[in-house]
Formats: sequence, structure tokens, C-alpha cells
Amino acid sequence: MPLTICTWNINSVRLREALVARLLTEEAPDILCLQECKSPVEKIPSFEGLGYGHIIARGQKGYNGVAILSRQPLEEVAAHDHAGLGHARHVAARHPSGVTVHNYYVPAGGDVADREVNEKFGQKLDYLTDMRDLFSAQKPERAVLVGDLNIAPLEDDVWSHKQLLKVVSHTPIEVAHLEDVRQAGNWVDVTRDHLPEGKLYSWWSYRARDWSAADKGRRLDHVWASPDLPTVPGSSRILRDARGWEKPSDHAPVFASFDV
DNA sequence: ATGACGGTACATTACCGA
Repeated sequence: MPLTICTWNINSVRLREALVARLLTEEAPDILCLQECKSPVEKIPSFEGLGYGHIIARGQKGYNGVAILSRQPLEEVAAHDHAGLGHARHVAARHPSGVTVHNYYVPAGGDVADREVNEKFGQKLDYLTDMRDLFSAQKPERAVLVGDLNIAPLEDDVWSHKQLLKVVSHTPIEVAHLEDVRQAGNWVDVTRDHLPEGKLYSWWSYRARDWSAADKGRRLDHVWASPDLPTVPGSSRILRDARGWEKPSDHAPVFASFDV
């Protein structure tokens, strides 16, 4: 059975309830992982009427927030507060297929890529170090890790590798920390496994006059899987169209399917 | 090319995002 998972930084789930409904209706993933819900859990809109009656979430007022929506029941298995920030940035749930889904919203890290002058950058690196330690201690099996990891690791994950080398999200130290997380869990970058060639973006700034024409994007949103979980070859895609929907999120949904 | 945008809240400006 194919299990299709989608991850999307929605930038306020209440403001964009209609966009979530459109995605669920048009694309019908089995599981939708949202980040930046910016809502307490009890105020997240219900999508039960569209067939998504199961939700596992962590929320807080105004910032952060992660939710996993599913057509089938979910069992919450973890909600980590890496680096002790007190933020709603992770939740994990098990699907009846036996697949564990980790939904992450990694800290953005502020403006300056130097932890000595920018506390947020240090928190981002510490958050990634704690993720690494978790997956070193517990090697994931039949698991997927998705979310807004706020790092574009590869040269073709940004519009200009050279111009972004010192920009938070693409600095070598962040890329090294993310790679440490990936290696600690033996995670496979499913998107790049399926789409190894060429530029690939999932985020475009609101500030560009014409985001699509400028196309100065970054691949910040990721789908990883443990090596024992077979994927449906070629099933990875980024729904760039959704960045052009009315009142869009600045992130596009990322999809992959698994053979469960 | 640190931005011309856009979200939320102890709101009409401050803070955050990346």
C-alpha cells in the first residue's frame, strides 16, 4: 500500500484554513504535517469533514506549532523540546502501518551566523545537536522525518550557493550540523534520492516583487526516511503552484510516498 | 539584494521569520 506524506510550513493554520482544505481536497495525502501553525492546539481548525479526523499536535500562542493530520488513527509517541527552548517545534506519531512520523520545525536562527553575537544562531545549532544525539541513541526504524528544517544543504538547494554562503540557512556550520543529524539516524534524503539533479526550492521570500520570476528560492523543507522503509520511486515532488495561491504561505508543500 | 512582505499580540508598533 502506498502511504503519501506531505509536509508544509503553513505560516498560520487559522489564517490559511482554506488553503489547507484545498491541499487536502486536491492532493489527498494520507498524512499532512504542518509547521508554524501559530495556534494553541485547541484552536487549530478541524479537517475531519474532509476525512482527516486524526490530529497530533503541539502548539503555542503566536509562534511555532506543529501538527500531524491523518486519515487513519495516530498514536503520539514523542514531543521533544530540544535545546530546552520551551517551543512547540516537534511531535512524533505512529500510523497503523507501523510508520513513525517525526514532524519538525527547526529554529530559523536569526540574522547573524555567529553564536557569540546572536543567541538564536547558537540555539539553532544546539537544537540540531540534540536531534543528532536523539537519533544516535535511538536508531530510527520504519520512520519518516519531515518538516521545515530551515537549512538548505546542497548547492542546488539555493538560488546562489556563492551569495548565500554567509546567509543563515546555507552556512557551512549549519549544513555540517544537519548532516550530523542525518548520519546519526542513517536517514535518507528522500527528495534528493528521487530528484538528484538540478535546482530544487520549497521556500521563496515574501519580499520579492515577483517571487516566481526572480526564483530566488531555497530548499528548507525536507522528507527523510529510515533506510528500511521503501519509497515509491519517483514519488517526490514540490507543489510549487501552492506558492502562487491567493494569500499563500511562503513555503510550498513537499510530497513523498512510501511502500508500506 | 538583511530587502520592496506578512504573521501575531499585553496591537496602531514591536517582534519574528530566513
